[in-house]
Amino acid sequence: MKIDPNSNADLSAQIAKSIRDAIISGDLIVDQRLPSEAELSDQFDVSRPTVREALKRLAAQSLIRTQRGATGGAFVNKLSFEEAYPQQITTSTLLLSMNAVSFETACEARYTLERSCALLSALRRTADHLATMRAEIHRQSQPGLTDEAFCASDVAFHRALVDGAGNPVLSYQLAGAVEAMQPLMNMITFSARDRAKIIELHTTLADALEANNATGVDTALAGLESYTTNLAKSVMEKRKNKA
Amino acid sequence: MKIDPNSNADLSAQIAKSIRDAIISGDLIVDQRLPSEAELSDQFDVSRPTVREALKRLAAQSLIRTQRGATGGAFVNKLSFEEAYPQQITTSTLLLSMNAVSFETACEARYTLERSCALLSALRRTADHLATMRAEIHRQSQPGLTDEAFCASDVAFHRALVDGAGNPVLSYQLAGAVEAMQPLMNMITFSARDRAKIIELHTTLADALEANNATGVDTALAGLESYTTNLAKSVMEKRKNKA
DNA sequence: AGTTATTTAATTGTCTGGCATTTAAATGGC
DNA sequence: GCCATTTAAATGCCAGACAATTAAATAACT
Repeated sequence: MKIDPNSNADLSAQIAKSIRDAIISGDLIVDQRLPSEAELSDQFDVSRPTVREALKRLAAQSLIRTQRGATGGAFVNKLSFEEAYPQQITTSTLLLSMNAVSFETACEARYTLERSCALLSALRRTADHLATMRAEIHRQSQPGLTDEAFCASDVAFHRALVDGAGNPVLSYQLAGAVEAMQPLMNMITFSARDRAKIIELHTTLADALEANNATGVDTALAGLESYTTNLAKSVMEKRKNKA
Repeated sequence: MKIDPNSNADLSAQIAKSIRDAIISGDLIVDQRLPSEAELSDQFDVSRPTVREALKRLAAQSLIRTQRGATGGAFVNKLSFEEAYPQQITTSTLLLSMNAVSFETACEARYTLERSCALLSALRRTADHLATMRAEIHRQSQPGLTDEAFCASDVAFHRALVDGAGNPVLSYQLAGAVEAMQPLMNMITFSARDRAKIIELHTTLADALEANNATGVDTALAGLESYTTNLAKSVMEKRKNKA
């Protein structure tokens, strides 16, 4: 654990990198306690505040957790999928907005990835996944639902579909693509007719999944993609004409 | 920008969250300068070191960048795909290793996602993408190549395939799935026969891509998946018997 | 002896105040 | 008008201190 005096990066960044590398390489293992802040400042020959800044950097990435008190300290954190989800979603969301990714591009990515789960999900989905999807369809058909709530339910529906593939890695990767689209989806106002069409496609999709019909799932998803894309396109068009 | 005194989270975490929320909500826009550390400590009523810890947290997520000097300060950073790549890969890698995800599960996720790009890539790949893939195939067939270099070339090959889809969102999501597998792949020793088989499949794949033959690409990828999975399985088996 | 209350020590969380370094802009000299 | 110098604002870093938390050691009491 050494640092390069010729680097022009912050000391705290260098120290964070050093510790991060040790974690990635397996030099530091899960739940292992790091030296105390005082010991670290000795080892790296920097002040305690600088060490603390480095530790906060790692904490921001969920690589460590800290505990106060006598037996406290910083511990290598077991990065769980649950913990990684929100970060993945935040990053994806910001990537879309800051890089002005078009609705079409984001939508294409989302459905392309999602359709890839169709085969596995049709094969492995449990009754539980199906039940969640049916429940969300029911919620979506309730009158008086706000557009935001409708979108949130849509996300939950699609997440159940993806989770049906029974592959946590797949679920994790998809979370970013699906949930990051929510801000974009929220820009659309869904008319009653739009909702009915979407619910119809969702029902077709759930039926196909129940029948273990992968092709049917794929077709329904393709339908959803084109319907959503066209909807967004017409919304943008209207907005343009108004302005 | 207020903080909750009843929260049991660190002050620096609360402040970081407050600023992060402002960025996500669009309250702070790209390249906008944050108040100076002194001003922030006044606003949040905390000391400068605490503010600094908060800023380091945000820097660790590439949400801000800092600049020294007279007109310096912390600026909202435009999160680019290039910047987000390494973080995505690091997180994915740690998720796989820390959660003891099996080779099969990771492999399935990777090829499932990758196959989803086949259609788009067969449609849109440029000559450039093809050239990269051919070049990597050539590298892979060179004798004396280490297993690590072989794997690295493999990653580059597949990245060109994914990039061929011409969708940056897709490329970003795939990076995590493909590159995070490298440590797992590096556990395999590739015999000359293995390499020949993989190169053969890569060639088939490149040919199909050149002919805009999506089905061919998909078939080749399926072949790669089953071959890789079986290879890993036999390696694990041998290792088991030895021990 | 066993249980409870108290003390102690270790550790993180936070603050104060200061100095060093960097950088752009203001100033001054030519 | 141009170049060198100074100045001011900002981050980077440090030293030392105190508060808060927590588990373990100790003491007190039954």
